[in-house]
Amino acid sequence: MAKKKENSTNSINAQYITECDLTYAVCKIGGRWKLLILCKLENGKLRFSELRDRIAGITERMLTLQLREMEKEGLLKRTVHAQVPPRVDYELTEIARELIPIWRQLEDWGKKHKKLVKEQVLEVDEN
Amino acid sequence: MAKKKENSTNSINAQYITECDLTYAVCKIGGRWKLLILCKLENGKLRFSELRDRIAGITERMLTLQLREMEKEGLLKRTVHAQVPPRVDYELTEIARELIPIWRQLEDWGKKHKKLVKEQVLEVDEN
DNA sequence: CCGTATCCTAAAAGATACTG
DNA sequence: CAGTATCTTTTAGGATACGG
Repeated sequence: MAKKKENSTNSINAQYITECDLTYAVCKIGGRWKLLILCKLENGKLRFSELRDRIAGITERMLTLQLREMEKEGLLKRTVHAQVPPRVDYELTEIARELIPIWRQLEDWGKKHKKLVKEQVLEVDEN
Repeated sequence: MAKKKENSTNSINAQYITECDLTYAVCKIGGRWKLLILCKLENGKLRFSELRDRIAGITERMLTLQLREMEKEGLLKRTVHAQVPPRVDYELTEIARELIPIWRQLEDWGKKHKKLVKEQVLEVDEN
């Protein structure tokens, strides 16, 4: 399966750094897609195709990868309904729901920062 | 200088996605080092070498890159004191200080999740 | 002391084709 | 419908050497 170099400094640092609870947390929800997926599930279960359709730009591969990872880490519960055609849905776990107020605040902060950048013409370029 | 592909889907997605205030915010503080740097500055100014020495594993290159980026985005204020040897210190801006309660909560959440993983033996492996 | 420059590796993300 | 498998591209991160 997926090969992983365990001895690169990169890898070592990645592990080492999660001794800090803060960076540990950031790792759980970091990356381009995770929070985007989680917040779509804020109001209840969604199935694979619903998630895919609501998250613009995501490929099925990336969606699968992120879902699997978050399931493994206890953030998502995956339910397979034995029927044809198959139906699988995803929902937030308890510990994931505890993130909701946090990501709401982050969202507010993001909005505020964006506004600030626009108004004060902070030199943030587009990349 | 640093070449960037502007037309890769990767790049386009990265931009597109920041229309969401939440992912926008995550981008500002994401990555391995940013929050780690910010939280070191929670209690006041620090100079370059102090930051370097307090953040285990970081290279000068990475520290510089992250500092420059966060300065550009209005999260850090950089002050150069005209003296020999040179002295440069970094401090949080107002908007960055507004993140403090958020990262504190994230830190708590991280601690809790870590504990849960340990107790319930959630299948989170070591990478 | 506070960085830059150059080169390199590893990981993240994407394209495309295919399947139970 | 809900994914896998395979391969390629792009970016993040690191090693090392050097400079004002």
